Amino acid sequence: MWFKIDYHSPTPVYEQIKERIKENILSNNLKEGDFLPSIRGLAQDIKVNLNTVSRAYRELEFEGYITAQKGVGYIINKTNSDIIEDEILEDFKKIINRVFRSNISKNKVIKIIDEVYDGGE
Amino acid sequence: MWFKIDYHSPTPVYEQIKERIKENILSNNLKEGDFLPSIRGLAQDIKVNLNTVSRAYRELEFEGYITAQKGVGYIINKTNSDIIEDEILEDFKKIINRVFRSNISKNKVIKIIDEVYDGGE
Amino acid sequence: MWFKIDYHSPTPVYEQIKERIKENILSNNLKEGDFLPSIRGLAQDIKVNLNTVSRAYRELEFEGYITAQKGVGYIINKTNSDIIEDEILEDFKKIINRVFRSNISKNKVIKIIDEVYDGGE
Amino acid sequence: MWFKIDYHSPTPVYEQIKERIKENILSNNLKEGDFLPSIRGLAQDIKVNLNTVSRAYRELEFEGYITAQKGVGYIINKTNSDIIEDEILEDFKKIINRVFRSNISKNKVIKIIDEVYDGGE
DNA sequence: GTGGTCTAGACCACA
DNA sequence: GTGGTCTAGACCACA
Repeated sequence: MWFKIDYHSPTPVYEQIKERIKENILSNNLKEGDFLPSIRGLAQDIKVNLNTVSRAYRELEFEGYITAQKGVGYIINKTNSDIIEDEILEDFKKIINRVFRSNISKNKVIKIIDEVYDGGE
Repeated sequence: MWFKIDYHSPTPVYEQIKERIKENILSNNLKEGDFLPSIRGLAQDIKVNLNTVSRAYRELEFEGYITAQKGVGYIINKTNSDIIEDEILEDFKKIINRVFRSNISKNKVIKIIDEVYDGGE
Repeated sequence: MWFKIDYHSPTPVYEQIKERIKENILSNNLKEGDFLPSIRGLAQDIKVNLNTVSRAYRELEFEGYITAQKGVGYIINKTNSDIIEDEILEDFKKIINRVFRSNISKNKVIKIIDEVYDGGE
Repeated sequence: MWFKIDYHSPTPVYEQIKERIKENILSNNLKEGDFLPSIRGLAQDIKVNLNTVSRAYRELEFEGYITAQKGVGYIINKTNSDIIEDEILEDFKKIINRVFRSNISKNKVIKIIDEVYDGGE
């Protein structure tokens, strides 16, 4: 697993890591029982500090998404997808409201969605 | 002018203020020559410190959207709307990609957009 | 008398007015017994608020350069030019030091001075 | 790095900090890749508030002279010296004109420059 | 340890 | 009344 981090984003890096992992759980890319990459490994991969990954995992554990197994690693729990989905859609609603308030046409919005969902077709 | 600030958002308050004002410019709610609310007035309205509003205005001035007139107030400049629109759509694209990566169905997305754009209809 | 004011300068407008008047005294353009333009007139000329000119005159009076004559106007006093000259040269020294610290060559500096003093020659 | 701040100058302290740093870049005292002193460190050194230094650094970053690295510090960018030089000489021209308008002799001006550039020789 | 944001409050410049 | 600057101090994010 790896993914891109935006180091200049106002969203803290550990938040971005949590988001990516949740997305992978939601898309069933990470399933119950799967191992998360090791803290060290991921930190190296995405070039962030150990503490940053550590914090992301710790919080995911606290929120119930994963479980630490000492000396082994972090394992994906059985999770209620709806909660994650709600979280993401919550963020989506915020920005779609910003777009709406700005008087940007619905057409432009739909076009972008089509591009993302239906690719270059 | 008024708007809501989310004090618990990771987006800094001064950024949120900038966003709201840009939305108002884009939606033509704020037009060339209009006055922005006074720094202290807005600060009181949205219950933040004067310095926070001041920073937002100062940066908007630096970016060319408004002009300070000492002892008078801040005035909206003639601005190129396309730049603001691009900024907002950029943020929109980021999150729609997150939604897509999470395997959330296009239908759900469209439904939300319909709600926002077509209201309670 | 008239002169240009830089409204965007960090130097307050009333300070700029004081500076210009002192320059005119120093260059003997304003002599003992001469009248200063009326507060209203100057304010209109250089497009600033009455209070701003008023403050400049008040401070010049306090510093001994001019005297208010009720119902008549402000009159230039006999003044010790050396004090004004020192003031201006003080400012000059500050900036020449900045230029020096920046490693800008003496030649460039001299060239600018020649241009100002010897005009287009 | 250290330098003196004039707390009674009409030039805001954050502006003075920016000026000093630009001078150091121009004189090659601060080179690409060098670290600026930490915000808190410099604030303590020159006895101003952290926010004042922070604003100076933030603006320098906005203007492209330095780059913030969270948790690390501010780093000098590769910069176009000509722009800084022009800025400083612009200020120089303003005051040399004031000197000229005041009828202060060219000789006096040259003498000051010699002192600054050629030291006690 | 380093940067980033925010508050409460003070004082100044200008209209 | 409106903008501009600064301080002391607090709390957060990241290495």
